Amino acid sequence: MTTISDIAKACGTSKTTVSLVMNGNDRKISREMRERVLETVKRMDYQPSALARGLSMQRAGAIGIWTPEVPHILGLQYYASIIAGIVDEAAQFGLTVTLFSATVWKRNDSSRLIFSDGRCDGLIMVGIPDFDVLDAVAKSKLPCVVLHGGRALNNVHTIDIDNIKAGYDATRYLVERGHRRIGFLHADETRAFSIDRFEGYRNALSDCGIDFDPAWSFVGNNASEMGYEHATNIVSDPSLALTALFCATDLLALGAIQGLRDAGVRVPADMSVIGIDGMLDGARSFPKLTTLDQSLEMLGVEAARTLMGAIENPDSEAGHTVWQVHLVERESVCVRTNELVGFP
Amino acid sequence: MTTISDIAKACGTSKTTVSLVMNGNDRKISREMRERVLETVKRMDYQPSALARGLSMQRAGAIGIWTPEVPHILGLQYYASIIAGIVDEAAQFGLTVTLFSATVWKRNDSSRLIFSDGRCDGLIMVGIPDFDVLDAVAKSKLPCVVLHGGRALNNVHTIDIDNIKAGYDATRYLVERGHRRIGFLHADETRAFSIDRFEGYRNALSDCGIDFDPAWSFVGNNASEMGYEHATNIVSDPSLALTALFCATDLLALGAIQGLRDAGVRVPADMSVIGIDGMLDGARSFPKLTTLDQSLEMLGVEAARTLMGAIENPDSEAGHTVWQVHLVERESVCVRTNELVGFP
DNA sequence: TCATTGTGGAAAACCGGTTTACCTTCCCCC
DNA sequence: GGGGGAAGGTAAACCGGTTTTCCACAATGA
Repeated sequence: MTTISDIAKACGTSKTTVSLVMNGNDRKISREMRERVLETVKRMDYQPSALARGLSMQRAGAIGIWTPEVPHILGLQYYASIIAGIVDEAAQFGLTVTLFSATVWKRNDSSRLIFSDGRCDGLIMVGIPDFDVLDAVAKSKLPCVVLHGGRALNNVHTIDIDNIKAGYDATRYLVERGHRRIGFLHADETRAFSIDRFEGYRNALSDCGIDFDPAWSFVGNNASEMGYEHATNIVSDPSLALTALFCATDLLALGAIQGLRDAGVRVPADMSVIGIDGMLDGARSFPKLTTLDQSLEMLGVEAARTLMGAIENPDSEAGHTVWQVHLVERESVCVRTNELVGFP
Repeated sequence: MTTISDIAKACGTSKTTVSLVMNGNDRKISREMRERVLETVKRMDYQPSALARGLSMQRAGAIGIWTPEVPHILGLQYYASIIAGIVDEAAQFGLTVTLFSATVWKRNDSSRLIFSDGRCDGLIMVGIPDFDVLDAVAKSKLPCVVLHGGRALNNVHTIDIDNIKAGYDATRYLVERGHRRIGFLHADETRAFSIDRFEGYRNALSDCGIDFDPAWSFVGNNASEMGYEHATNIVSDPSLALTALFCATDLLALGAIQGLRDAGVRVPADMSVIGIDGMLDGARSFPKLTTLDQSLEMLGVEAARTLMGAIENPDSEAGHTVWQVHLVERESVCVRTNELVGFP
């Protein structure tokens, strides 16, 4: 491998000079020397060792992404989009991205602290980490950004949407289109984001003078199969008479749409469906899913920027960014014209 | 940060001793010294710097994964499964995984060689690289494993399935269940894997004494939308009278199933569908997709193992592994009993 | 003319590990 | 009593960069 000494020797100069030239340092280097070095670098295909550079500068030039479980998680476009944004933005600044997964973490105790051996300068948690993970991160002193971490985390940077507002807006959107009997599908009734979206839903109903019926809400996990099952059950109970379903996540919504269609229910003519997230799949479903888009790739970009800021400025206080969602009107919600009235 | 010198000092010994203990070296260290060091390491939460270690050992302890385009690619479970397998297996051996994407590569010329700055010890290409990428890799001298690279690559390790055989087996499977008029959906008629699967298809038909009709094959790209469109067209042309569709990929098959169902065609009663790949989605579709499973996660594991072997043994010749697929019988193919006969 | 300042460049220390070479002890055996 | 190992440990070189310190020389100013 070509090293900086090789270049220096080939130029008849010192490592110092080569280093200064390579890093575009403002210390004056004579024009001819600069050109000579640059030419040699190109000719000899020299690329500085990331390891040596990192060791010397105490900066690995890499950031880590932690996910709960790679196998199941990565497969979801939801996470994939975020990661794509991170990789892209990081690359823009010459940083590479290293993947860590909880699966390994759990299996191999010795690898618990693997991300604190200096191989990355900061961490982005995509998906909610357990407490012991956060603990290890805190101990490692690495700057850390938690995505969708909610309100509970105060020692790390967080970026999250306002789930109550999102739930409110989605519900309100349905009501304003004439829907009165609106079901809610929980993603995970023990997790903050789902609870908050539910709270927003109830607030919206209440603001619009609609009495919430406990039979309208359904609990379970965040899987398309769950959405499918709920939808199947819902249509098999005519007494429910729902005209719209607000699903806590797009994944649920996509499953629900399938369930409805398999049961012969037309979407949106017979049943409207709205989700939250903005997964790519939603743009390809039949019908296309109306949703509150989180702009997941941009969220990844924002996460990378936040982390890079925190790396530059390690003593800055942990920030908590509220990420904006916006409504994407597609095909899965219909207007019930005969029910339209104004609301406060 | 705690360094090896801190530990040495705290133990009243030398860096050498600490290093030897940490690496479980067989050079004899007295029992008490070993314990003293280990205790101190634990007490002071010492973790060796990956950078320093890597620099000294000329081994980064990381492998790189290159993908064509992170945004679109990662979202596909197809790639996600492979990557999951790689991450898992690598972690088993203390290696981390770094992500590279062609997107960045194309945008930023200076980052072209980013993976050759010593930050990773080898490369796995998930998805077919362009020639200039392979060129850069060759120049970097990094061990490299190309997944699904086909037969054309001889300077790098490859792992690929026998596409001709897979196409043959899938088709044969349909024929043996009584199907005679079988359509073929190309994933990308310019790419080797699709061409080969097509060749297998035609061989199987020919072996079974079925005359291939050019109208039975459809070209396009590898997207579920494409499968949907093909399916729609196919059912709208009654003269075709196909009873089964062999799709070059699961992604196509999944789209095709949707298209068929939207057109009111029952799967598999009216039209059977088989794919190749073994994407997770296939196990969740309606009906569940019968396919030739590539065991993608295990493929990732195999890729990691191959690469690690190549890293250990850089002078070994490039190997070409033929990866086995196996049939997963699910719900998308029916038996046409009245057509069953024996075949050679 | 002599101190002052600026310019261009090199030597050497340093980052935190691993590894090689070498040095004591101590024991054993002839 | 001395040679030969083995056991246990250390000093120093090295990996390939960055950065601090220092130096030589030319130009400038009083």
